[in-house]
Order: sequence, then C-alpha cells, then structure tokens
Amino acid sequence: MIWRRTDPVRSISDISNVEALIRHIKNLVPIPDGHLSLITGRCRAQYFPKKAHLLHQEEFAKQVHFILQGCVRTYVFDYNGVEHTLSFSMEDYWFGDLQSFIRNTPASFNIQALEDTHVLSISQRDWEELLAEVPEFVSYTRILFRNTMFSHENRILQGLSYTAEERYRRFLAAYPTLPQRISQKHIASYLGITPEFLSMLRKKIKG
Amino acid sequence: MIWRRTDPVRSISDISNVEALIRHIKNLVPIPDGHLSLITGRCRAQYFPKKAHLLHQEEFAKQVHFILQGCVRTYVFDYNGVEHTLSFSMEDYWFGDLQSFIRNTPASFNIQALEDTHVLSISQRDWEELLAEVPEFVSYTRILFRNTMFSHENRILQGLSYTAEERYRRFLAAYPTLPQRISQKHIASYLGITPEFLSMLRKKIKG
DNA sequence: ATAATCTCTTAAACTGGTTTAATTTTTCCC
DNA sequence: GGGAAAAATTAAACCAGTTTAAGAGATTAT
Repeated sequence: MIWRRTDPVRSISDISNVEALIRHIKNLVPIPDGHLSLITGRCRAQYFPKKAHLLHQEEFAKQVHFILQGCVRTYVFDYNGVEHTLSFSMEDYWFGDLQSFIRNTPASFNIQALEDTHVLSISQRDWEELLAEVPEFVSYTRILFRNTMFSHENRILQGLSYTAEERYRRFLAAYPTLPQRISQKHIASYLGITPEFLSMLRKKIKG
Repeated sequence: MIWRRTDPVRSISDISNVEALIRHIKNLVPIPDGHLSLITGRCRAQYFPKKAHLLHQEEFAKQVHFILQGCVRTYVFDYNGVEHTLSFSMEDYWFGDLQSFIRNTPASFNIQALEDTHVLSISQRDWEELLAEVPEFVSYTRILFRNTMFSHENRILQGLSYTAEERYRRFLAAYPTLPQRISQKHIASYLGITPEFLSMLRKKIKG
C-alpha cells in the first residue's frame, strides 16, 4: 500500500504531532472533530533513522504508517537477488505492506528509511476497530485505496508506453525534489533500469 | 478501474440477471437483503457485441460495468499510436474508466468488447446515491479498490522483475483460459512486447 | 584524518526484444 | 463457399538497455 499525498511538504516543526494527519483526512472526507480524535488517539509516533528497515519480507507487518517527515522505499528482491523499488513514500503518504497487515500473511515487501523518518503508526487491532467504529475512516481509506489504484494504473501504463529516458524525464517532472533526497541507484531500481544506464541517460540529457 | 473477480465463470443462462452480482457482493461484505436490492435496483443490463467500443479516450465515462458474460480490454494509444493494454476484464469483474467516471473528466482509456458481452451498468448519479444511502456499498467498493491496488502492485513488480518469457508463463498460469478467448496481439500488448516476439516465445516454449 | 566502503561514471562487448518485410493461416462476411 | 482482411509466423538486421570491469568521487566509521 502506497498512498498519494495531497498536501505540500511542511517544516520539521510538525514532527510528532498529528496536525498533518488531521489536515490530510479533512482534505478527503468531511468528519466531525470528535471522530477525528478517535483516529488520532490510536496513532503512535515513531522514529526510524536513515537506513533502518521498518519491514523485511517474510516478517509480519504489524503496522501501517503515515509519514510526518522523511522518506522510505518499498522494494522486493527478485529471484536473482536484484532489488526492485515499488515506490517511494514521503511526507503525507501512508505506506506499509497492506496485504500482510490485513491478511496476517508474511510480507512480500521490504521497507527501508532513506532519511531520518518520523511517522504515525496504527496497529492491526486499532485499524480494525477504527473501521468498525468510525464510518469516516472507512470512507477515508476507501479514497486512499482508490487514489493509489489510479496512480498504479498510471505507473503500469508508463512502463508499457515509454522508453527509459522518457520514464526518467517524467519521474523528474513528477517528483522534482526527490533526486536531491535519495540516491540514483534507487531511482534506477524504481525506473526498472540499471544504475549504469541511468548514469548514461543523465549524461545524455545534460549535454 | 479493473477489479478482480472472486468467483468461477458460470454459464450463459445467468445473462441479464443480477444473481452473479449479488453473490459477488455477499462474498466481500455482510449485507442485509434489503440493502442488496437497493444496489441491484440501480443496475441496468446492457449488451455489447464483439468488437464494439464501450468507451473512447476523450469521451466522458458515464457508467461503470460489472461483467455477467464476456470479455473486454482496457487500453490506451501511446504518442506513437501504439496500443497498450492495461487490463482484460471477464466474468465477475467490474471495469470502466473510474477516474473519468468519478471526476467527470475526459477518459484516458479505450474499452472494447473482445467477445459478445453482457454487463450490468451503474450511472454516475446512481453510484453517488448508493454511496450516500448504502453503507455496505462504501465497504464493498472499498474492498474492490483495495484488491485492485494489490493486483496492480503485483503487475508493477512483475514488469520490473521478469523477462518477457517469464511474464508470459505467469500470464498463462494466472489466466489459463484467456488465450483461447482473445487474440495473441492483445496478449502481447498486455505483456509489453510485440506480437512478433510473443510468437517467437511461443515457438520456443512449445518446442 | 585516514582507511574502508559505498556510489557514480565510463566504456566495450553483449543480449533481449524491436523493426521491417515477406509468407502463411485464420477469421470475417457477402 | 470464396474472396478480402486480419492475425500469426518466420527470419534478418537492428537498437535499447545489460553486463562486466575498472577507476573516480563521496560517505562513513574509527
């Protein structure tokens, strides 16, 4: 699960408070403050330093997370041991291995912090209770799933339709600040090319 | 939007009745019969002969559809005029250009019947009213979105991780009956390869 | 600071998949 | 049933992207 953010990045002063999440929810569904606090009351602030793994494949995903500050990547190893990046998540994104989280099955994904990262986390039990108790949480997560579905459709079509160079140009246009935050080898792994070929593309585009 | 079916294909006798949809809903959410009939009451049976287009890109998607019998493909033209198939949908799948349908924007997708196809269709207005009136419809579509999100994650990762031959083998394993229903050029377009190369792969795999 | 380790670049040989074009096979339809 | 059109096959030349290997630059830890 990798959900789109709908808000601009904000400063580090918000770390460990729930204002960013409240704004994110209010942007997507009408909700009384009493119900908002039911949701935020079940969130737990956590911190992961750069390079920490939040999840390894085969483990069980016990939480999903909303990013207050920082950046993570979600990736798999293929049968050759090569890493492939499904997504990057940054401020105002939810992320986690939702299949593992919901079905209580071993995770398919690895998740690693690419920067020092502050998140709000929800446990499986709290997630289920929120779905049962707060109808706006059902609507909110429904819209998150729907938007992720849309962005995945776009990603699939870009993979089918464009050359590596075009995909890189579109990546830069869609995420102009990310290249300053993360390493090129991870971008290459997201684009589905080798770091060597990305390096060639960059040289070609510059000159 | 392309939602996974959760039921086996059934015979042509079910065409134009709502039993298949009722079974599909009951499989995903608990729902009283009174609420079921609110949903099915807003469905309209439609028939599209093989090769008919249900939607062209730039048109506005006025409906989404649940397949009772038949098969459709959802595809785009790239900047070179080459077609790329996002998905095939068959019995017990929902399909449509949901972004266009929900946001009332021009469609990005073309949708074409690959067989004579019987569907149940819901209009934008009925969709919205069902969301407002029937809480189980919110939960049902939430799970449909979630499952589509999961299958899109898998599709993205397969595109990044596997060669064309491996993707074809996995396609055959996942959809063993589809190759008898649709043409190879559409399978090639779904796999992201040329029909010529798919033909080579088939020769190689057989011999 | 310095060594050690990771990341990025460069370039040459290579390969998975495309392109083009010609032939055969299947489907469509009057 | 027969003629036209579309789909599938084959093969050779070609190209986008990989592989391998080696060196330069940047981070990290002690």
